[in-house]
Amino acid sequence: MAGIVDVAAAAGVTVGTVSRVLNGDPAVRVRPETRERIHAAARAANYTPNRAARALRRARLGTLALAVHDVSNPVYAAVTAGAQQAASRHGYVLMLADVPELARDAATFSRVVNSGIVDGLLLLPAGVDADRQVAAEAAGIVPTVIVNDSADALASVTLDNEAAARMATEHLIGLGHRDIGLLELDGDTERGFARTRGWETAMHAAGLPVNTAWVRRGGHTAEAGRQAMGTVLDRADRPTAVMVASVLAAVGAVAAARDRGLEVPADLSVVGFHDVFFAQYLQPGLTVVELPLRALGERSVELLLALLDHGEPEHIVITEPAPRIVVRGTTARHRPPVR
Amino acid sequence: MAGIVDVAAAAGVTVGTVSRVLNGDPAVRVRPETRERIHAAARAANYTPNRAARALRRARLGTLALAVHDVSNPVYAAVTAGAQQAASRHGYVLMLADVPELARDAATFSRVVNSGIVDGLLLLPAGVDADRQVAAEAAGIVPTVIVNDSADALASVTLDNEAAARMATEHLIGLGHRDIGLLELDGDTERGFARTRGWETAMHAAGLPVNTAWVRRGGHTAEAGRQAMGTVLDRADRPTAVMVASVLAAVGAVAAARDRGLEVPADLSVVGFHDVFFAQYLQPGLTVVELPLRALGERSVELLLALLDHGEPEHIVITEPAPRIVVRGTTARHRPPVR
DNA sequence: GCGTATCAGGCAAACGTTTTACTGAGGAGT
DNA sequence: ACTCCTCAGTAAAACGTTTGCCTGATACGC
Repeated sequence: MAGIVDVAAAAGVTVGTVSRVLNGDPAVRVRPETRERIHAAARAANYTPNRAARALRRARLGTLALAVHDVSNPVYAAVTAGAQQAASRHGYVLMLADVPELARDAATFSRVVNSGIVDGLLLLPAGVDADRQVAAEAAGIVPTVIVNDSADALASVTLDNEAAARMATEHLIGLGHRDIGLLELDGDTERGFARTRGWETAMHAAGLPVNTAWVRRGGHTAEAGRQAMGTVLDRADRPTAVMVASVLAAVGAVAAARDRGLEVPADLSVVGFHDVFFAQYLQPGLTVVELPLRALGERSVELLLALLDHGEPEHIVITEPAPRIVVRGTTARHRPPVR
Repeated sequence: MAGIVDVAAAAGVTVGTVSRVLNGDPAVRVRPETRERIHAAARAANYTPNRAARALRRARLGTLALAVHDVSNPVYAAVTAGAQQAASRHGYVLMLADVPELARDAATFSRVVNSGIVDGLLLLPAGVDADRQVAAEAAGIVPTVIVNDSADALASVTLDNEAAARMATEHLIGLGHRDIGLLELDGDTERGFARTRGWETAMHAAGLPVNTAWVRRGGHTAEAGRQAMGTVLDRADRPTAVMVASVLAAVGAVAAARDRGLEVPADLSVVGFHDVFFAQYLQPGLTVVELPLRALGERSVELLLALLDHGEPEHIVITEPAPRIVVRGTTARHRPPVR
């Protein structure tokens, strides 16, 4: 393995100069030809700085961790990809961790967070107490950013969940629906509350009545959504459309309608949250409101990096690009029942 | 942050002694009371060795990477958990990486693998060329273990996929089925081949004919399984049972049957691979063959650690605990059609 | 011709461990 | 009295960078 000394020898300068040039130190004064010699030597030797040595000197490791509550939830894939890319662009490496794992195994948690193996933590909480505790504890040790949620004193980046929920609801209203239900997220998350607020705001703005019997916790899995939707559909009076605050629960809601012999979208329109890859493979394709998940990942990394450079904890709301309705087969114009 | 010098000062010894004692150097000679003083001082100062410094000196970072082809596949959750635990137990930290990400972004790949940020790599390939290339390239740079597959010269740990497939098929045969189809994995993976072999072996052993029209590539997603199963079910002659080499494809197979008005398990028995958490939430619950995924993760880490200590690349097959059939609602005794 | 900038890079300390080689004190053996 | 041994550590080098402070040479203004 070639070290900086080899490069320096090959270029005929000292290691200090090599270090400055390769790191783009703006205060360095070298003539262009020397600079070129150094770069050539580094390339020839296939030089890669030793991370351990650099970390020791800089007191920074160049590693960020992204902890999600459930790695297998497809919604996180886009967030991860965005974060990965942003980290990469800034010369950082992103590692993934499981929040429940972190919470359960104290030894792992302290090893990951406490021993300087990561410079910062991105946390995507699910609204359970354990998550909040992990967040608070982590933030005391290492710079931490809450992703798509917020916690009082901690830095955070969220999507414009309220606007998205409003758009989803307005889409249904625009199709002529008046009896509109809501399947909320479970867990006490700011993003969950925001989506509920958006739905309410749109309903009020349109002068539509809010029927609390049509509001249920739909959770964030298909099965939970199916159950919740079922309890709504089993009532004598039922809505003709529903906004579901999660994709997976929306899939479950569609299944619940089918279970009861109802046609989607003829008898029930369903709109979900987040345009995950399989939404278009379903039959019928799921109408969703798309949020900039990728940007969420990117901005979160950028905020974390700013935090590392002694920036102040901020609350950022991503409003650009704006949420967008992706209309597929699960929503249709309201047809008043034949009487 | 307390350093080793602080501990040494508090204990009234030199840093070298502290280091030896804390690391359990067997060749160290200290009297018990000194040893106790050192431990007490370390505890009091809440001393955590600086990873960067240690890594620099030891030329080893204490970090392993687990690269899976698709983070959102729930099958990997158990493997990850096992690997996480084993790594933890040996004082290592496990980070997750995405293989496609690694393959796509050369900069990320080289940063992760090349620059000594990880001491070793666990690779769970999907059988596409890009994965194989990543594996070969990575193995040239850093100790690498292939998980649940194998590649000629590389170390690997696999499950007993053939035995599992045999058991799954025998379960169907035991229920009286004679017309048994197969949905294979896609991608050219050893585990895919092994599962196909297991099915064939069981069929031959029972003296049952193998109908190649009932053998399709079922892929590893629900949608792919649905398509593949559909092409089989649309034939005039169709099987009464099918072994599906993936859980997600098995879910798709059940959906395909429903699409055509067939009852599961009355008209078609389905058995899948791997007991992921949602198999029991489906309606009807999915019968699967359960493989020791957790042990797979653990053993893989252990092999990798052995490799780091200059062990020889080995091929390990996990036969203990043995595969196990978990019978749920998608398999039933064969009822000969009424004529 | 002299002081003073500016240029182009050199020198060496520092980061916090681990590890190799050594040492001073006390006791045993001859 | 001398060597030799064991005990219980000590002293210092090394790991590969980064970075604050220097320095020798050339150019410039007067």
